[in-house]
Amino acid sequence: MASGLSFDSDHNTLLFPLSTTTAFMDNHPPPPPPPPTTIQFPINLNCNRDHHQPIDFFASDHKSPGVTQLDHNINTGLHLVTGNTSSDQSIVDHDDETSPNPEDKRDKNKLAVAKAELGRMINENQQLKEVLSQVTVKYNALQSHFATMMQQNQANEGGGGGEDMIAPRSFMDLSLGALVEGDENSQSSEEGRRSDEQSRSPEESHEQANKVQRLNSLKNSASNNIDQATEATIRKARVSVRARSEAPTIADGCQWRKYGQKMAKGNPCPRAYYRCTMATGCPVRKQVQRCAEDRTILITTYEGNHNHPLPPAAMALASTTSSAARMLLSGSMPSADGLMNSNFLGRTFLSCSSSMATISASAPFPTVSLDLTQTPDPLQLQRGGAPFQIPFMNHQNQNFTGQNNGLGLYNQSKFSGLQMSQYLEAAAGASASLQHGSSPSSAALADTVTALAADPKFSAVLAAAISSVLGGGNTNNGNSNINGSATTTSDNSNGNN
DNA sequence: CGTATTTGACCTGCGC
DNA sequence: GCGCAGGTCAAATACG
Repeated sequence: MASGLSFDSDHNTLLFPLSTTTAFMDNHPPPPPPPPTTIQFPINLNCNRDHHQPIDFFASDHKSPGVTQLDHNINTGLHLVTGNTSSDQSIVDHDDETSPNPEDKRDKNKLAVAKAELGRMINENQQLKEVLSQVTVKYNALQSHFATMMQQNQANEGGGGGEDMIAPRSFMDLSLGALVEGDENSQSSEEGRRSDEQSRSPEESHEQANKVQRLNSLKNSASNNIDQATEATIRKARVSVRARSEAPTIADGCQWRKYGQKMAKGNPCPRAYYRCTMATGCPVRKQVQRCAEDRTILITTYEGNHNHPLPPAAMALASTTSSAARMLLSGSMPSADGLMNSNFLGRTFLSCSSSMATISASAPFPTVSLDLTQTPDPLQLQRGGAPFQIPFMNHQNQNFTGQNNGLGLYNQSKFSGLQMSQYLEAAAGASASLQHGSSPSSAALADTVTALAADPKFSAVLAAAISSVLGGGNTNNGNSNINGSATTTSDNSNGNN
């Protein structure tokens, strides 16, 4: 039998990579089932015991000669040697027995095993990539499905008012890369989603298909309550970000292609038009223009929802865009040009003396403005003060109307108030340094703000904080309970309010 | 040579 | 209906 050949002392070294690989595979999703091995591990164990000193299973030095024995024994003990290795093993062992030159045969055997091992590792890598991709897809799908179902439950409990019906769509927009685009994009996105569903394994596809059917029916019922005009307005909702930057654009995590430039009235600086190129057909566009009063300030206006997965930084802005749309289109929106209502976001953000936030419905399109160029009051940033006092600006009519953002309600669980505080304290630190004369140059603050604005993590945290506050502020729909792990930032925010 | 940018023309909506 | 302004298209051009 070939197993007898494995007694050769060289065999131990040959098995070493095999045990490593099989152990690795054991920690990952299952590879294709290997053919049964013909190697009997107990024989190897006996071999080691017969020809070597006692094995130290707790040896820490894995480079020592005894390690080979250790790994060999571990391998056999776990019965993890795979079939393709057995074939290699058989050849190797046979060669070892018949080789006139043990040295050459040993090298050849090592080379052959290494090649086989490399090939198998490549396969494993590909398999793992596929598994990871599938897990990611399923996670995103389940995330949105769960939230949608929760929203549906709330809608059923609350009578399915207009605001309640908007929220689920908001979530779908953001969590699935803005599947709901309003017009033609909506359909194409849904088709793309179905395509994704079909690309899964049969059992997964069947299960997911059932979910999709149920959820589509839910979403369709919700969609019936939103007329086309509202959809068009949602699509047109914008988010304007002001930040000091010398760069032509701010780093927002997306890829953009410039498609036009115009001289806007009342501003000597041209306005550049960009569209998202991260996915074909993505409807998101942005306008970039420098402020007429301060040309170091870059005003970036985003419009639309992405129809593709987003990196965290881009997700932040997408979230804010959708949040703006929903807020401005909520039932309290007709109070345009009025003062802030009891919305938590307004009470919280606008409690900043610097007042750096605006959501305006009086503009041609509803617009949320985030001003990262102003310095928040460090006193307001201290712990114990109002949470999430994000620097916002107020350059247009104040029209805060609360409508939460479904995704934010979920994502808020991923970000802590501490995270936001860290960023805010960074900005506050820069502000303090300026106020104390340690760095009189405004460039210091500008650099800080620019760096924060360009930091994907900051963008994500910012969006999460916004979403958190938005979600926490609307207590009517009860979305604050959508998080499984309830004690999240939003809860804390609400509590502090 | 493929891709991104520039830029003038064109389209659309709105106010008069 | 006309003019204006914002927004988009697409050919020309620049760039790597």
